[in-house]
Amino acid sequence: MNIDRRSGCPINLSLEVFGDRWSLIILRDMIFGGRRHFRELLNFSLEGIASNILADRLKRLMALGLLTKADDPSHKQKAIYSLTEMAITLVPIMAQLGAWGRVWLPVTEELSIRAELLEKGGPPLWEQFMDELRHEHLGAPSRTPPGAPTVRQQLRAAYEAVVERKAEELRHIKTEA
Amino acid sequence: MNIDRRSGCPINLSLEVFGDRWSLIILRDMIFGGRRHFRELLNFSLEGIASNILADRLKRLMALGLLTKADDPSHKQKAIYSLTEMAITLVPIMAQLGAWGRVWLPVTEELSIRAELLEKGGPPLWEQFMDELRHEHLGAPSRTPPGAPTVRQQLRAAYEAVVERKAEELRHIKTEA
DNA sequence: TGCAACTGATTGCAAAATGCAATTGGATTG
DNA sequence: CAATCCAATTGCATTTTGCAATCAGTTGCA
Repeated sequence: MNIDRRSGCPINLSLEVFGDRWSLIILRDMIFGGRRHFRELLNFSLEGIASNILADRLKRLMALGLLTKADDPSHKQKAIYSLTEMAITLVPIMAQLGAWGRVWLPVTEELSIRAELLEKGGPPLWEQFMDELRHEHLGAPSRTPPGAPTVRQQLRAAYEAVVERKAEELRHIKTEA
Repeated sequence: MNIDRRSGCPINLSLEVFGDRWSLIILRDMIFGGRRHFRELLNFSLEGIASNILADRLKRLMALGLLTKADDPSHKQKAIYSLTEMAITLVPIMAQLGAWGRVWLPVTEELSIRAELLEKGGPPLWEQFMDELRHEHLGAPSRTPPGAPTVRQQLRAAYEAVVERKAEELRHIKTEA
């Protein structure tokens, strides 16, 4: 894929992974939105990613070791994408990025709910969320007691409706234009 | 400049600021390398940025409110670039990015020294460093007692020699090729 | 005074990345 | 058996990137 290696600096190498306009968006939707399928990522993308870009980035993220792909047993054509540990440990970066954006950029209030929650919960919440992701994506044993509200539920509750409405609007605009 | 606004999501908006291969590299060199002039950024860039890209990104970062430019009183042509508070508060993101890169990417040991120091020092060290940056770039009063070693000094000590050697090599390769 | 070196850029141009629209071949649903 | 859904792929125009060369003004030095 991309074996630039302009330098061995950690920040530079991280940038060679995320220094584009889509990779981190896809990971955001998988991590926080719980998207696992191509169509989910395509149709519920707030930013309206194109299918060829999505296909390219999924391939790239797999090559980089951030995602894995498996057949969905319920549907022979469906592929299910999973986060690797490498991707799951991006949660703190996402949280910091969200916190910074909330302060300095013209964010929409309704879309900042997740960032706010992550910021308030701090590292302990991030850790719990990462455990949940390990459970969902890597089959690791869950450390959350059954019945207790998951971070995922908290993150989704207020957010999902907004995202789906927005994505709906976006599709509507596209089809009628 | 770039008024995409694909969505008001904090992570997306942050990505619209840093979602390219150079902006954060320039900020890294200003924050951690202490670069303040065009030529410094150009000649001591580990990754070998081109002058037109550098000029473009400096302009863009100014438009976005991350940098300011002032005349250098010692030299009528020299411009001196300063970090704004908006840029200074990127330190935690840089630290997280460096920490993540150190774990998951093929970083060079000698270039990871800074990331390691930031990781070990944790948020308190980041805060001290940010204060130093405010002192240097915004003229804020210094909270470090005079004589005490600054974070900047610790960060640079082991690093600067490496960077300058590398940059030297890079220039050498370019001129002889 | 004259000239080389240095200042922060700008220009021209080729290559690569991006993104939209349409389409593909196979699977599933009704 | 037709319509729909699946994960992509293709074609193509636009945009971005990045290298090389160049620029005009400033400075340092002889």
